[in-house]
Amino acid sequence: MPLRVDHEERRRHIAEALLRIADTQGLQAASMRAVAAEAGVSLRLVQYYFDTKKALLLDALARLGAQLQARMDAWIRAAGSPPTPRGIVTALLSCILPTDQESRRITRTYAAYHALVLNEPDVLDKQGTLHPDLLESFLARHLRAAQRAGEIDPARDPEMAAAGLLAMTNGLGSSVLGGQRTGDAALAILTHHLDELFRSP
Amino acid sequence: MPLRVDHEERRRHIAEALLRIADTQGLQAASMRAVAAEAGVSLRLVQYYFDTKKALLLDALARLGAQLQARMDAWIRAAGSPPTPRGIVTALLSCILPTDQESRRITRTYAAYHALVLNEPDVLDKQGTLHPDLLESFLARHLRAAQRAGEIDPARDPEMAAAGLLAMTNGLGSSVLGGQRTGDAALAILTHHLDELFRSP
DNA sequence: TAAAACGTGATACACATGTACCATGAACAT
DNA sequence: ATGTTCATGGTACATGTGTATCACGTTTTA
Repeated sequence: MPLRVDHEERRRHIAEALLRIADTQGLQAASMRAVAAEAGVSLRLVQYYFDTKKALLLDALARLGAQLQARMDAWIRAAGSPPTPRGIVTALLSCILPTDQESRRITRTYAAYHALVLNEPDVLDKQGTLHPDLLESFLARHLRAAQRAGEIDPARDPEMAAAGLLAMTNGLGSSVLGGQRTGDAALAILTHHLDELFRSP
Repeated sequence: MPLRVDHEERRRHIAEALLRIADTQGLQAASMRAVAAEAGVSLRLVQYYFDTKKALLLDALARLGAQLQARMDAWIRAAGSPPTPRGIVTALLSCILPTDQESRRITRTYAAYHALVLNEPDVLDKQGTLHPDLLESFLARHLRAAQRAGEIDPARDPEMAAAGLLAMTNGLGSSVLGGQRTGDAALAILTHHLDELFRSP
């Protein structure tokens, strides 16, 4: 009974099936057929809505990015109003740390993509995905604001601190995904370093 | 001319072919046939010296671990004798940062394995590979030594600092492999944070 | 009402992969 | 000298992959 159908809705449905597989079994388990089965549609439909697998991967990645973005916005908004600089920084960093189930999912899926791009650099053509250093400069800006507010030693270099914090958070997240640490332990380590950064000189 | 042959040498030759592929093209490009071609032997020989692909992967991983271990030993030894605590810490961390070609190779290959273990957790059965927290406690021990030597503020928590530094270094390495930063830039960031840690209170 | 476009199913194709099997000649043991 | 083990080559098999093709009913359009 093929009525006129909402293409965007179908694409979303299929792309999210892929993300679900990438989360639970890794991206290389996300074959076209597996995605079709997970989405409950036929293989032909996956091909119909996404001409090629690369297109599907890219579309799903864009949706994942949007989800992360939404999550960060929500966390920053939840950091209180008006937000303190530290509140924003904490929200931003702990948001990309796999602590609760949702962030675990997002982080794990991102890791799957990261793994893919490491070994197949041609698949994802310079798709920045907001990560590269946009986040880093954003972080640095708020660290500078914290300095002006007297919450951070003015002798600190905000750019360096931002780069270090972000790298540390990524590394902590990686260790959590690797099972070497619990999410709470990672958060504790991050908080500890934030405490050290955010203390009057 | 099949003379009696050195098995260990053959295995090493094949395993290193795999590591070479993992470095340049990623682990999923390392099919049995590709490894055979890279090693310049027939597919049958790869099967002969490694019963299964899993065995080959594990053997190669062990060799990679040994290479990293050797590199760390060399760097620590090169840190001077007698080594200062900071020298050891710096050597240890900058050793797992992809700066020169050799460390780039090792780090990239490790990343390939990391990617594999994320998505196929059964392949590498709890093969610690020295990373988990052995390194971390080693680092913490030397940070404590630096505290006793008066090089680090005694108010610092060595465990926390070690965990943070290691995570930061991993994160920096990841960003270098991802092409967002040059190896020297990453090293500069790390050095900056070491400078901040190693200053008299 | 006829024809074109849409949504969907089933299936085929070409290829890559890990593994298993068979063969063969050289080296060694008795 | 002969039979057994060793090292190696070649190749087949079963499976999974992305993609392409054919077919068919439904909806829209002219």
